[in-house]
Amino acid sequence: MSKVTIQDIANMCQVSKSSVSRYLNGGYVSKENKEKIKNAIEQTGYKTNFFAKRLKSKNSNLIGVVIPRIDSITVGKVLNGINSVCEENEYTILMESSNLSLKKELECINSLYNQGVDGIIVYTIGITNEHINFVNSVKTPILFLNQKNNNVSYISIDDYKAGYIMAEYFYKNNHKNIVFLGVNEQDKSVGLERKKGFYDFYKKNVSNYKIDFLETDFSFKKAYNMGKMVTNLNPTAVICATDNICLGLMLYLKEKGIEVPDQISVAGFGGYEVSSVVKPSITTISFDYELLGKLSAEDILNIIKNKNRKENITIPLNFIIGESVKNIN
Amino acid sequence: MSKVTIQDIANMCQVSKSSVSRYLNGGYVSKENKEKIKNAIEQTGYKTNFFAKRLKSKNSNLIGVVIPRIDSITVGKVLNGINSVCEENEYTILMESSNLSLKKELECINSLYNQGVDGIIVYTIGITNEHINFVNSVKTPILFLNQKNNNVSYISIDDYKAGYIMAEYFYKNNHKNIVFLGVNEQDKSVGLERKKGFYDFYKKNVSNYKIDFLETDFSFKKAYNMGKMVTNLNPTAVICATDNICLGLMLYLKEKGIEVPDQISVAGFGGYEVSSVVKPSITTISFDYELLGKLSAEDILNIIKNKNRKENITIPLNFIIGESVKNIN
DNA sequence: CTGTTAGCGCTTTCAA
DNA sequence: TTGAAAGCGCTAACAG
Repeated sequence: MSKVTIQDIANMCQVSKSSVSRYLNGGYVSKENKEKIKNAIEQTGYKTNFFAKRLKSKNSNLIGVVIPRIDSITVGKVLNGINSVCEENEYTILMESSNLSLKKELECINSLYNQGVDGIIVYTIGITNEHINFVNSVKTPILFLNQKNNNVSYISIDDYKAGYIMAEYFYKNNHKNIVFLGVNEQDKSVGLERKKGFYDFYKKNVSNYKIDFLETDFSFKKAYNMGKMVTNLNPTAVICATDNICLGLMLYLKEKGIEVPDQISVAGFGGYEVSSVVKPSITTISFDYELLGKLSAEDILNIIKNKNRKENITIPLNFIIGESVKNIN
Repeated sequence: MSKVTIQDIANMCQVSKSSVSRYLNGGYVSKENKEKIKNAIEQTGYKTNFFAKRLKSKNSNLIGVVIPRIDSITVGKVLNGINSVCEENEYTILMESSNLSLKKELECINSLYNQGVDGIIVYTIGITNEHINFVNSVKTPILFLNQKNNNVSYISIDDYKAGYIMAEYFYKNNHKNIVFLGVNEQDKSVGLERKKGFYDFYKKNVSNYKIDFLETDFSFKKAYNMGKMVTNLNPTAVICATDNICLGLMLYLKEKGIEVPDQISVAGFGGYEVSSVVKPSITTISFDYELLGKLSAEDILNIIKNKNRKENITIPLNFIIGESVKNIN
């Protein structure tokens, strides 16, 4: 089937393989020959051999993508964005998952590099010195998502700013007794930055306030189970590190008959679909993950082609005011 | 960086490239030379050129995967399963998305084929004659997920059986006035098979009953909006094509003060995490999508290596009895 | 515009 | 055990 080569069709047309190659790559071929070659290709169903082609032309039209895990809506959206851009540009994605292991992430980068991809996009869980060393030791462009680090190229979401804005909103609604229901700081963006932004606003702008931190994980269930600890602290408002956490908490509150937002205000981050359809709808800050994916693909393609790059980018935020936060005056 | 070739290290060691190649591929090399070559490789950081290698040895260690869309938990789980097996066997995934377009699905298969993958796994949205023709015209093994069709190799979930079992359970709980809140039949597994199984049980085993069909889509929101139409039909129980649909419906019922399962029973399919944590927890049938992914990867690898294949497989079901269905006696 | 000529880096007979 | 030699299928000067 795929054993028709450029030589075969050259023979059929009584031309040299160079001409066929030229035809294939848009070089000079006489109208006459063009026609002949075209027909021969159609008849034989000739397909250019990917590997032979790549062996010569030094680029593979492959983009390596390292993701932290695959069964996540967020990651899915990012991949979607990357995919759409790659498709347009006839690049194919080579994907590997780090399974949230830092060591594995490095291995994936290396593996992708060895497979000759033209560029690598890493949805990182943390940028270490090893990462930086690797980036500096190879000429393959590598772009990081999800964490800022000025030693490498990155595109990131401004989690810090998101936290900051949310704090501002909480303050405007007169909340000064708050619980921050967050996740472990090992997760730089969700665990660290969002929290830091939130705290910083209060630190800088508010005099008497109280923010209690409670740690949960990303699951709905755990958040639900944290409900009692949250209410024990008697906050007027709870800021949750993700919408999913917020949803879990809300279920607990509902079951306890605690009204949101009348008795307690809540908010999240993420802008998930369900957040808007739930009652009350959740006040949240949404991130355009698909855009993140798109921009990163465009960016790496740009680096591959032009070798130059604009500055590190940060994706804009989208504040969504729902019904879950009340002004307590 | 990666410009060290087999020739370079051959020169360094004063042996021929053949010897180096043999060393790399486990052929005969003297102990002495082995040592020398090993050192040279380590020192230079030599990496075998993927494309040159593939050009000769007819296999690429690449598995093509076509998915319908990427931002879906279900797809994510399947990919996870595929990924874990591929990793163990040192295969890399080449992924393309059909974006739920049948035409695009065919294009993806073709594209992957042209890129020289050793096998293709297609998470299909529908197997057409074109699919079958393509499969028969190439020697690259192609495996389909998510739909049964005896003209091709497939691994599938037994949606029909799931529907049948659920119907049996509904009947045991004395429901004979039912609404089936499903999706369009274009989706063979969720739209067609689950429904068919459900209806067939009643057709075969029950004499006086009524099942009204209502069509929605996969979204939480739409299901929520369908609530009124559902209740207008006054069923004693509602079977939803997915847990997500069930969740949407439940929100509507809750807001209307209609008690589940006291006033109306509901159930779904899928076994999502949230389904169990919600109140009341949802009676559902869960599918092990990760297993589906794993088995399919194992299967295609097996076909690639042995060229023979066991029978088409169907993934087992897991019935989860929650609190959302009541025996109305 | 076209054919000839070299390879790209690796594997694989075939003799030695 | 080893090396020489012949390609895998394609691209890219170069001279016509």
